[in-house]
Amino acid sequence: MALSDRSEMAEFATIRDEVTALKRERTVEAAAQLFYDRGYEKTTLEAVAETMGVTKPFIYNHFKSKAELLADICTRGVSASLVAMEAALAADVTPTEKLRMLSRGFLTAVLSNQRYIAILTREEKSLEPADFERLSVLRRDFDRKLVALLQSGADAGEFHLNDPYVAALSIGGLVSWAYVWYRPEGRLSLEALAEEVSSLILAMAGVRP
Amino acid sequence: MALSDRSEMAEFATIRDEVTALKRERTVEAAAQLFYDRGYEKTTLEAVAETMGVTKPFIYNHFKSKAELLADICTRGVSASLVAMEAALAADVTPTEKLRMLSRGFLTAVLSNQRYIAILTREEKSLEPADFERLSVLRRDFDRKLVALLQSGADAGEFHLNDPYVAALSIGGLVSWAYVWYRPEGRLSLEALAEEVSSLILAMAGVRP
DNA sequence: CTTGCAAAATACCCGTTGGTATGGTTTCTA
DNA sequence: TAGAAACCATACCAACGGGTATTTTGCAAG
Repeated sequence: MALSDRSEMAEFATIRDEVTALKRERTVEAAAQLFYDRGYEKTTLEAVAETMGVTKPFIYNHFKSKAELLADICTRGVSASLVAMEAALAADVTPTEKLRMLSRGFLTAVLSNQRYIAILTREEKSLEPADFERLSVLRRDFDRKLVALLQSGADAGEFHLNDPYVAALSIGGLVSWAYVWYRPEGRLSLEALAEEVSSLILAMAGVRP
Repeated sequence: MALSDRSEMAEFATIRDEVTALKRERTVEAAAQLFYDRGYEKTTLEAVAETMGVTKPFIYNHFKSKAELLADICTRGVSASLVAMEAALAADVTPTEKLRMLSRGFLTAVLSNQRYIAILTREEKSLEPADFERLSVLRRDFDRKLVALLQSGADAGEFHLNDPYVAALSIGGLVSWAYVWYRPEGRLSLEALAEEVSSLILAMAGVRP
């Protein structure tokens, strides 16, 4: 009976967890939209609740504080970028092709998480110190891996770079900043932009055409 | 006597204006440091006053509101960038050399106004709408001029670019983002960094070595 | 020394907002 | 169907901070 109870509880708990996850997700989306439009400090939790048709205690049932909501939002952009990095590094291709994959995937990650990236960039001072530190580690990890990729391409004679560190930071900045100017309804599709930007980055790395 | 009074008054007023300007300058510096370290909304005017050894009404004697202080700070970064742009465009050299001058000058402007640029990027949502619009116009002006420069270099056969618009936004982002990672005490001097970054940008523009 | 004025300090106001105690309501278990 | 437990809304609080009215200080002129 204890076992039966546990399995029933587990199944029930799973459904409940899914509901909880859905509520968290909707809350994060609503908050991200407002944080993006108005800024974190200028957005009240009542405003977030209002756009969802609920009230403040609803949010506090799923997040222990406003800062935890922010941390959840900020984590998404960094994670998406790291996924793109891992995908590129895992491919069994030349450094040139890895850099091309990374450029496309990284830009796509940034632009399809535009709000989250913008909020991370603007509001990092409002993160709890522990969250800030955790995200900083992820960002440094990304930069380290990009430097290593550039170095391997230079060693292979495919890239021509004086300083892989500065090049890595430059590439990171070029792509990260895209959240500032990108408009989904703009002239170029996300795919066309990714193609264009990746060719700029390859040129910057000194890949001979 | 009326004339004598006026000249005396004028001279006196000049000195008073200088004193006033000095007080404004010190206030802006103190505020910028705190806005940069803690964020705009998390910084109280009392904290700003305290670092200057004065009290809140001192600030209100020279600025009508906290937002005016922010606008003053934000204007500095943009202005410095535009000065670098004008200097490069005014030179009587090839587009390649103009782009090199611009890259160096722009990066130098961003990094020697690091705090102001960071605050502009992070806190633009806290600007008064009129100030926000004014600064947006300046930024668009910068981008337009950069596109024109890239186009002229492509027309002259010096640059090899598919899309000068995307290239301009990429260059703008690459340099603007440098406020994130630059540390004055870092490995490279500002001059060495400017040299390195400008060569990356020229490579990106497709300048043949 | 006195007078007058500008500028800064003290003390204060009040709207806002993150967070919470309590009470009703729904939902799932037995 | 009874009952309980999770959940959410109403109502509330307390702190904080931008901005201001009033008092004090310091300085220059007569």
